[in-house]
This record gives sequence, structure tokens and C-alpha cells, in this order.
Amino acid sequence: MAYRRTERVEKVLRDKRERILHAVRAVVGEVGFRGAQVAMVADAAGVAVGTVYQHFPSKAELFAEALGLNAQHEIDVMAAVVAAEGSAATRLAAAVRVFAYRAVEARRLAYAMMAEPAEPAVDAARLVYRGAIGELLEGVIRDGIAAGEFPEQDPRASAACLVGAFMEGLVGPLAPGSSDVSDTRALVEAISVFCLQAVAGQRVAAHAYPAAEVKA
Amino acid sequence: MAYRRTERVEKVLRDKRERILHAVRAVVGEVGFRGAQVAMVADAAGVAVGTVYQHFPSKAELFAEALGLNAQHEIDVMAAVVAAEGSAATRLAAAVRVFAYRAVEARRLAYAMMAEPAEPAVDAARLVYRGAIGELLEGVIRDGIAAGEFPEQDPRASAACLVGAFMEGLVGPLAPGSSDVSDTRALVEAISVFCLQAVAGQRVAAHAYPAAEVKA
Amino acid sequence: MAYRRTERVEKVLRDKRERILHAVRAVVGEVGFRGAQVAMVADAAGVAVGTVYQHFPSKAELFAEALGLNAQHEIDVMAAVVAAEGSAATRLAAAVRVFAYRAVEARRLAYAMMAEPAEPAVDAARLVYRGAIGELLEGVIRDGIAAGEFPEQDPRASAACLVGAFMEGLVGPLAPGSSDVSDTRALVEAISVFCLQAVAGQRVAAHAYPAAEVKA
Amino acid sequence: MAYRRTERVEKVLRDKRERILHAVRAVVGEVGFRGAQVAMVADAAGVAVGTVYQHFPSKAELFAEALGLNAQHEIDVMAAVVAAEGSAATRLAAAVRVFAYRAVEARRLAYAMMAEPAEPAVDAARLVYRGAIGELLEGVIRDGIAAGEFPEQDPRASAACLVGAFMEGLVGPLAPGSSDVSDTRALVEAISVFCLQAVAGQRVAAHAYPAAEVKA
DNA sequence: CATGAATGAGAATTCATTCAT
DNA sequence: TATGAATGAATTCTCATTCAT
Repeated sequence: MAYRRTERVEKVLRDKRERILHAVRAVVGEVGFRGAQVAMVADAAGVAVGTVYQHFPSKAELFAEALGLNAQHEIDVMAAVVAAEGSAATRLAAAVRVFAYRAVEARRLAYAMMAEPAEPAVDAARLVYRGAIGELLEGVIRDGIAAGEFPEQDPRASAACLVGAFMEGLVGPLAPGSSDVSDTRALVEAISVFCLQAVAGQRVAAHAYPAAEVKA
Repeated sequence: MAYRRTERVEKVLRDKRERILHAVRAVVGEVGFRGAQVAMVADAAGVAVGTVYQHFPSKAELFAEALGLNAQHEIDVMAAVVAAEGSAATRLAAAVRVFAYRAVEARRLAYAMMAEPAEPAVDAARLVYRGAIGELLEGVIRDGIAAGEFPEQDPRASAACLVGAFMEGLVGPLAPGSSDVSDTRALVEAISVFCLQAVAGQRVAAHAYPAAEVKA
Repeated sequence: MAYRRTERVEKVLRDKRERILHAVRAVVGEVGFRGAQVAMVADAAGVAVGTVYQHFPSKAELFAEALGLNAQHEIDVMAAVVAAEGSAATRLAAAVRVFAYRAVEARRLAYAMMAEPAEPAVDAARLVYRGAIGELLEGVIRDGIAAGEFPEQDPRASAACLVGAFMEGLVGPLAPGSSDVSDTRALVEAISVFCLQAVAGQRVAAHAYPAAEVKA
Repeated sequence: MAYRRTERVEKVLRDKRERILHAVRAVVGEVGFRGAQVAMVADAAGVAVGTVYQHFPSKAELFAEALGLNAQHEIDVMAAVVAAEGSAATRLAAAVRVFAYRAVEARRLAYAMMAEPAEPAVDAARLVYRGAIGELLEGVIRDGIAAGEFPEQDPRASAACLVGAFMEGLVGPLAPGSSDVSDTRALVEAISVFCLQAVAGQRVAAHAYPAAEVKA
């Protein structure tokens, strides 16, 4: 009689696949794409190197999928924030804050996902991520312009600048490497103000907008 | 009779060393640090691999010097712009524009110089570059705050955000890959406005500030 | 189900590691340390270059271990001979003969192990070897002096001279390159007599001491 | 009118050639054959690398000639000692001492010349050297046997053993690296006694034979 | 002739990918 | 399926030798 895969077996497999995908995030967050080797990922996942190749055809595709997964999660979070009720400025402030707080908790990973070059397949996945983030921001900016909240501007360019501004502000060497919570909070607020002013084109009082709730 | 190095020979040698340094820029501008191999650089310089090692002790030091050279030039240009007469806003606008116009002409290189991870020696050189750019911008921001032109803000954080904003705006995937001059010009202007608004905290009319002269 | 290393697999791995170590001996015995390349060793072991690096962290450590292994075996053999019953002269004669017979079978290797300069790690392993051989001989000489068999002398210096004498006598160019057993036997006897006379300070009749049994 | 090489020019050339040959000795004495690079030799001679190749067709031939030159000098010294008046034992003692004292002053060079493997051409030169030294010793041993001073023995094998004994006794790791003159003197005497006893087959009182005069 | 920069074959080492068990 | 040792192409760096000045 033919062997039929039980649900339990399916589950274990999915778990193993996911363990590997999680391991990629852990390793990339530690050493970046440049230093991430397949053997490290296998170790971190508690599987053999060969097992990695049983589930993924190549390093590039594995990393691309891992990156994409992570990206989709971030995009979902930001989409939720952006879709909330409120003025464009409020929603934009919330988006910047949520992105910043999440990135600050995993700077290395966030940097790798935003900027670190890798194989073409991985880069492609990154483009999707950045594109999605950019579109969300672009949408809010368009809304703001339409509502007369924001002055006329190129929404695409502004969105790109926003992404750059908060990435650099967070992971760039100009930002102190401090992990002190108060410093981090102050930094994120400074960045938020910068971004809001840039888009809204007017003086933004600190804490003019309530900080968004940050969920894992 | 002892052979004595002629000026002509000195010239050729200097030229060769510089050819190699230029080749690094060319290759990095093409494939980034990640893909740049010593053999490629040698090829691009029209010399043998060994020749590269006659002039530089290691790949890392060669790349660090090439990066540093390029960086210093950029820093000099921006320093000159920033040191000019005028309001803080005018000088900041000029700085952003000059940086942007130069970067847009060599996006891949500019990106590599600003962000791409590499050997520690290269990264160290990059920190110097980013630090210098950041300090120049920070200075102008401080001047603007002191003069009452700009609202209170964290000048360090704002400077970092500025750098990120114009880097991303230029080399990020959101920015169209077009090299069409008119597009480029519009893009640079959009970025400039974004940056000025962010720092000045008020609506900046496009072309409110005359574009700086860009010299090679 | 987790893969579990079988005894059979363990065996193969041990064999492979040992094949590589043996290959080092074979290659060094052929071309010396100077000419021994990792690729040659891999070839001789019937494995890929990468496999060598899977088992040993570097060429130096591989060669050091191979040398050390060989050395320890030689030391063990000589220690057993030296620890036997009998007069100091008998034991010394046996030690010289056993060393000589073994060395004559692998002159190039014996030479490389005794004298050829190599990486520091290999040289360090060699020092241990020579030190051990020297100490064994020194002990016998001290015993002989204490028992009144040998005249007063510097046991350290004598031991060093002994080592040099039989090394040179065997691998030096003055010794005929013949591998003819009768020639070899005569040569070893001549060297034994030389060494015994040198230490004992008196005429030693050829075959005064029974030849030691030589085991592989 | 054809240019005719003056004696003065000839002299300068010979000097340059000799400077290079001397430089080889200096460098080999410092770092051995293994570490001796052509560029080092050129530096030590105060000439350019190319100049070395103007005088010698290859590194191997340069080193071979340098070694041969040095060897011939050593052979001449030992030949003079061996050709002196006196019993075989006296002459042998003198030969051992003169070799030992000279070697002790330049252990690295002496070792390289006696034992360190190198290119075939250099090795060939070494063989000539060792052969010559061996033959001189062999001659004295034959004389001693003929005169009834020494017991019957294989003169070739004994000569080889002698060479090995004093080389090892001097440069081997068993001999302390001391450069203290008294230690050196004691060491050389211990070696001399060892060698004399080995060949003569009888107890040799220390200082039984007057030490030879050592000339540079 | 002297010079020394240029050359490039070669050697050690790494790491993504495969495959026998 | 899982395993992890084996593979070997690719990359950096060295140094004997050449040759234009």
C-alpha cells in the first residue's frame, strides 16, 4: 500500500523549512549577507548543510525567500499602520515611527534588507520590499497632497528620500551605536520630525503626533 | 654609471599608480566592491596583477586608498560649497545639489562609496568620508539654527537623515534609472526641496535657491 | 529521521584522514618538504584539495602532524630498544642499528624529518623529534659513564654527534646510493662501529654486539 | 674608434660581480636558502635586481657559484690543515677543530652549505663541497689505517659520519644556542674528542692534540 | 651596462554545491 | 529524507625573470 504523508509529517517538514528560513534572518542579522555562509545557516537551524539544499535549490533562492518573508511581514505591519484612520500627517508619522522602532531592534538585519548588495535574486527580493515600502509612503504623501495637508511635490522622490532618511538616521555611522532606550527614543523622534517636516513643509512640534503602538 | 630616474619615468610611474586607482573606481562603479577583483582592476588599468601588488600591499589597502581619494575629492568640493557666502539655507541647498549632481553621474560608485560593505580597511575609509560629509552638513544646520533660519533640532541626526535622503533619492530603486538630463534635473530638485523643507521646517518654493555650479 | 554516523562511516573517515597523513609522508619522501604541495598530497591520497582542508586547518598543521606521527613512531621504536636489558654499549649499538635500518629504507623522508627546513610549525615538531631521540641516546651514554663502560664525556654533545653521524652516514652523499641489501648492511655496520667507538672510546670489533631485530 | 675596456672598468665589474657573490653569503647566512630572494641579494649588494641578472643567468647559478666559492675557500683551509706534518690523529684533530671553529662563527651559513636543500644546481655545488671535505677526511683516515694508528674501518663511511657528527654537534638543536666563547670552545672540544675516538677507536684525553690556529 | 617596474605562472585557501550512505 | 564529507573552481598574493629607459 502506498505510503501517504501524514499531516504530522507535513508539519515537521514545514517546521524544518521554516527553521532554515528563520536561521537565515538570524545569521544575516549577525554578520550581514556578505558574511552569511550556507554552513552557518545550517548550523543555526540545527540541520545539516545538505538539508538546506533539500529545501532550497540554491543559496540565492534561500536568501531571497527568507528576505522576502521578512519583508512581507514588515510591509504588512506598515500597511496596517498606513491604512488607519487619521490625517495623512498622522499616518505618515506613525509609519515612520513603526519602521524606525522595528529597525532599531535589528539594525544589522534592517540594513541588510534595505541596502546590502547580494546576489541578483536577493537584490530582486529587496527591490520588491523597498518598492512596497515606497508605495505605501507614496500613497500617504499623495493623500496628503490631495487633502491640501502637504505642498505639491514629487511623491515618488519624496518617498525614496524618506526611506533613505530614516535608514541612514538609524543605521548610519553618524547615529551613535547606543542601545540606550532613551537615546533610541530621542533619535527616532528626531528622525520623525525631520521626515514630517520634509514632507509637510512646515514646522512640526515634537510629539505633535502620538507615537504608534509597536507590535512584534 | 648609475641609472637615475628621469622626470619622464617618474611621470609614467605616477601615471601607472593613478591608472590603477582610477581602475578601481571604474571597476567598483561597474560591479561594486563585492564583485571587484584584483584581476579585474589590473585588466582595467592595463597592467598585470603583479603590478598592482608592486604599488599596493594588499587589495584592502588599494581599495581603501581609491575610496579615500575619491572621498576626499567629494569632501573638498562640498566643503568649498558650504564655505561660500550666503544664508544657511542657500548653502545647504547648494551642498545637496552639488552632491546630488555628482552622485547621479556615477550612481553605482556613489552607492559603493556610501554604503556597500567591504573589507574593514575600506569600511574605515568610508566612515571618514561619511563623517566628513555629515560634519559639513551638521555645521550648516547649526549655523541655520543659530541664525534663527532653522527650527531647533538635533543637528547630528538631521545631517544623517539628509545624507540618507539624498543617497536613497538618487541611487535607490525608487528613483527612475533614467540618465536623461531633464529627469535627473527634476529629480535633484525634488530631493533638494525635500531636504530643505526637512531642515528648515517650512515650505520651500522650487528654485528658491539658485543651483550651484557643478565642477568636475 | 536523523542520520547517525555508523561505525563503517567512522572507519572511512579515519581512513581518509590517515590516507592524507600517509600521503604527506609519501610526497615528502619523494620531493621533500620544499617541493611538497597540498595539491600533490591530495592527489597522492586520492582526494580533492578541499578534502585536505576539511581535515586539517592549514598546510603547516597537516605537515606538522604527519611529521609528528612519524616521529613518534620512530621514537617509540627506539625507546623500546633502549629500554631493553643489557650493557650500555649493547643498547647503544642496538639503537644505532635500528635507527639506521629504518632510515635507510626511506632516506629522503628521514632526511626531511631530521634536517630539512620548513614552516615554523613543522620545525617545532622536528625539534620535539630530535630532542626525544637525543634524550634517549643521552640516557644510554649517561648509563654507560655511570657503569664505567664509557669514558667521561659531555653526554649531550655526544648524543648530538651520534645523531649527526648516523644521519650523515646514511643520507649524506658520501654514502653510496645503493639499496643493495648487502651494501646497506655493511654500511650500517660501519656506522655502528664508528658510533660505538666514538662513545666507548675503544676498539669495537665488528659484530661484537648482536644486531637488534628490526620491526616495521 | 672602437671602445676598449680599460683595466679600471674591468676591476669595477669584477667588484660588482663579487659584491653580489658576497651578498649571497650574507643573505643565506641570515635567512638560509629557503628565505633568500634575489631582491634581497641585490639590496645587500647595493645593486639593482636587473644587475644581478646581468652577471648571472639565474638564481640557481648565482647561488651555486656563491656556494662553490665559499666552499672552495673552506676546502682550501682544511686541505692546508690536513697537509701539515704530523700523525694522522693530530691532523684529523686539527681538521675537525678548524672546521668546527669556522662553522660556529656562521652556523646558519655552514648549515645551509652542508645540508639545506635547494635547487638542483645548488645541491650539485653542495655535493662537490661535501665530497671534497669527505675526501680530505677519508685521506687522513686512510693514512692512519696504513700507519697502524687507526683500526681497520670503511674510510668513506667514517668520513661521512665525521662530517655529520660535527655538523650536528654544532648546528643541531641539541647544542645550546649559546654564543658564549667558553661554551663554544668546550663544545668544539667535546666534538673533537668524539670524532677522534670514533676514528682512532681509543680513549682520547681532552687536549691531547694542540688546537689548530684558526685563520679567517 | 645599470636600473627597477612589470610580468604572470603558481601556490594556499575558501565555500557553494553534490552525492553516497 | 537527512546527513556532512567531498569536491574543485575561484581568488588573493609571491617572486623569479624580463626589458624599456
